[in-house]
Amino acid sequence: MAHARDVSALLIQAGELGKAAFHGAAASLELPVPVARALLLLDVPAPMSDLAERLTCDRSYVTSITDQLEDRGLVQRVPGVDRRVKLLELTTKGKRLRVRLATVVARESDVLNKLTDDERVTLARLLGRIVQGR
Amino acid sequence: MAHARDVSALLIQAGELGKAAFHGAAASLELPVPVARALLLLDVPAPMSDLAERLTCDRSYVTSITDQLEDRGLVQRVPGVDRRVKLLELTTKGKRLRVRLATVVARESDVLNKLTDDERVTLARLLGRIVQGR
DNA sequence: TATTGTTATACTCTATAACTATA
DNA sequence: TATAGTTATAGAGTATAACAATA
Repeated sequence: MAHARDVSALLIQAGELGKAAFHGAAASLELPVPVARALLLLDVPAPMSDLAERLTCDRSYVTSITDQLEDRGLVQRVPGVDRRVKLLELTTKGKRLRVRLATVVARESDVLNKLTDDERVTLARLLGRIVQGR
Repeated sequence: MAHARDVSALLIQAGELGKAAFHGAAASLELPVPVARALLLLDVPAPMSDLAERLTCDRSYVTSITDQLEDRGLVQRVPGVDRRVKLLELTTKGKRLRVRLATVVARESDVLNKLTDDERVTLARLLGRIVQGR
């Protein structure tokens, strides 16, 4: 039997380890963790509120993260059709760095390299179930 | 195929969601998240350095968390056989609150309630693999 | 009136470095 | 000399509230 409290603690701890490994990768590119996370999520231009949801954080914090991305010349604020909305769109430099980051994360992720390919697929499926649907 | 970078991002995001749910449970008992996490871990008396490892944090931060636990009368510092070591031992009040917290976490964890029992077992096994072995 | 993003501000989380007391 | 815990301090991460622009 897997008590919810144990799984919950495990989830938090594994998340922490994952973040620590991610921190190493991001730091090697001189990126703070939240900035790096946003960069990875910006596969495709997205409204800032969208990012807030996917980062599980407040909209005001997305403003701060976006400022940092912009300061580094990695992203542009583009007005949406609804003029209240701003789309975040990676610059060429941003796209390039995003690819490099993804590479480094993959290589550096000793956390995940403890699992076999099959296990990683299973884990991804279960985490996906948790993450999506709000 | 499950790219390590995707699983990594998922792991962080799921950890964040898990922490958010945990935050709700802990807040209902007026406990900050790190304090609540420590409380759950103190099933059995443990050296502070041990806790640091399991919380993936610095020893100095454990001092701070312990102070907060002590202020609430939830824990006692007990000298170990090696006199440098201090064991953290829950008080009666601490043990009682620990049980209540575990209950609330289990009930409130809509994050994990999205999974079936079987899936939770599988998830626990995979996360356990990630977490242990350093 | 409700929603998106911004600003100012403050709080929480966490690490670093230097210290102490034991070993 | 090395290790466990403490102290002081600073920095990163993050939320809250009030606001502007647009819907």
